[in-house]
Amino acid sequence: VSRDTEEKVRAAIRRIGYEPNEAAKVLKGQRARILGLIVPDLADPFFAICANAIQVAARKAEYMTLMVASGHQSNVERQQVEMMIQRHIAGIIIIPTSLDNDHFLTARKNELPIVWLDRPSENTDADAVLVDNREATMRLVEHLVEHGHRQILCMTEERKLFTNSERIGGYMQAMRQAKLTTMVRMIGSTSGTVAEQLPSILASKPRPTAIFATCNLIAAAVLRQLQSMHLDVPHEMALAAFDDFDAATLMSPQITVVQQPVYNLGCNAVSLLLERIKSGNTKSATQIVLKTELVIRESCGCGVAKAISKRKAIPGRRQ
Amino acid sequence: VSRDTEEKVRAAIRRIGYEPNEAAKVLKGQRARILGLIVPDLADPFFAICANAIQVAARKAEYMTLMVASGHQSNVERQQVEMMIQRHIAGIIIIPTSLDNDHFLTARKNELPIVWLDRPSENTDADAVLVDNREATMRLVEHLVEHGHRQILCMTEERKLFTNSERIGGYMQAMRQAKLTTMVRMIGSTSGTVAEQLPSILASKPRPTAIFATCNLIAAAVLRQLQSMHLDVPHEMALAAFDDFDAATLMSPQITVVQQPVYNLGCNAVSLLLERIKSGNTKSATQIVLKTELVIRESCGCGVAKAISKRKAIPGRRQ
DNA sequence: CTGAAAGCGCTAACAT
DNA sequence: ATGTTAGCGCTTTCAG
Repeated sequence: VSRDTEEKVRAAIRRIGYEPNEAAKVLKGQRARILGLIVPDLADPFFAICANAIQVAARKAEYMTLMVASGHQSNVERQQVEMMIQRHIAGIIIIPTSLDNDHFLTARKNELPIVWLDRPSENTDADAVLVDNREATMRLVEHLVEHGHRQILCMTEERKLFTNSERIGGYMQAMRQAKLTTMVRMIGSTSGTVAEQLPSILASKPRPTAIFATCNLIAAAVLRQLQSMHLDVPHEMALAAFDDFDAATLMSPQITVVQQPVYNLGCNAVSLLLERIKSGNTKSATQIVLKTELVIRESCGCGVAKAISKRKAIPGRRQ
Repeated sequence: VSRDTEEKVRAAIRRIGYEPNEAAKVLKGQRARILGLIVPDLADPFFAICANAIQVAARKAEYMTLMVASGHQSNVERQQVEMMIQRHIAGIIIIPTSLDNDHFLTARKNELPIVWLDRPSENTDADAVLVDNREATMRLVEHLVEHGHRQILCMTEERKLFTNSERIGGYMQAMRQAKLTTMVRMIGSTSGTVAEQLPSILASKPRPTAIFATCNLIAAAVLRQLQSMHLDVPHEMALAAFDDFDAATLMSPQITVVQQPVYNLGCNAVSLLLERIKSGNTKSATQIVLKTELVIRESCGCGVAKAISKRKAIPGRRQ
């Protein structure tokens, strides 16, 4: 084509205000420039930061984002995946609720690329972006051991989650390496709340001197309960947790945590998904494992001065 | 049609696994069963809870949700609205970043229904779901006055936001009614941080005995700074804030706040939008103003016992 | 009341 | 290299 003509055409496009119609493209068999995101709960800070990162990254690549909160129900996930397949979106990022994920495999049969986030797919090797749950927990427990603790209690949820069991596994491994006895207590509907369990734990024979909480909700509840029992943290009971949160620096003492690269988790998921969309099924599955950071604050027993100098903001939050 | 035939057809539909193709419908001129949501930041807890509520409500009505974080930039809002118009979605819910919102009017010209959330549209009367910012602030300030405070400082953001100016307005009105002198201090890039400002405030002549923070971020920063200055809250300085947050009950003392019905805000926005989608432009614009709740805790000076009995969880959060 | 056909805007295959 | 056309799956209109 002569560049003269091309220029004329472009001018006409602008003049008329022509916009390609996506519905027609999709009808013709192309995929919509839309990414799907399924998370258990969009109101949960961890998932919300992921969702935000994913949406921003998707927008940069000129994709819109369909977001769904599954409410921790796999049947909702299933139903929404069906809808996404019908809408011919370009790909899905999913933080699955439960271990069974056969319904996602139906999506893959429909040639819809999927990236697993935070929790991998069982029974299949699939693209995934994860975090070094096990290793990070080991570093955290080792830190408590270095503080001289021998009786370290692990408080965790009853829920069967990949992240949880990896963290419990990391705790076990670190304790074994230090030749210490493991103590694991579950929090949940059948086993009772933190407030109900802590008194009996403190009355038990090998009384723990430190607590590792596998998630921040438990950590906050533990700290509150210890305070209402007038136990000094960290001197009478040390505390450390997996997963940073806003209140961790607002409570006193500030809580020592493993900080996850939440924002990067989302960004990497998008990059991986976009690559997969481009390449189709030519490449084999990729698993990206991101490094976490041990953020030493006060609740583990480290000095206040040291804790303040190391204080970190949670990434991905408004200033 | 005979019901015999109808039954046969339905059976065939199920057998074949027929699913209507939305792209074809849209191409034919119908609207997609998709709602659009534009918020400043999906990682912000307030917006995240709204987004979650909206998505859940939309799903119940069999709509999917396209979500966008504008990053507080109106040009992103503008661009994303354009994309939503092109995609022929059914309607938009928007928490606008700034006061100018001419770009949303272009959407309304394209017969795309819009509901404003948390902040109303300027220059136009449009469907909106809001909160009684002004009245709630007055109740909160009156509560501080009842505690005997005469010097009440209002700490707020520099940002020109509807919610902010309403809250400042409520503070002014309550102070005037109590015949007290108003004191307003801005926090922001030009005026400095809370930590920078508090010392000078405490050195000023009519020394405030109570602080009202127009948002929870400021409240948390104020409490932290007061604690690092070894000032007892509430005895040496009372504190109360607009907008509840997780850390409000985790800090000590627990912070007295105006609690917004965040989850309901989202639900109402969806109902209103769905009504508008059904009715077209036949009905006139509706403004829904939701009631807030004054949650008395400890930082205002109320007794600990009273505060605990009234303690409330933030709605819309995972358990 | 049932059946056939046109056409939404695009792409891909084909013919010029 | 350029132009033409069929058809994606649905709705709507018009004919039978």
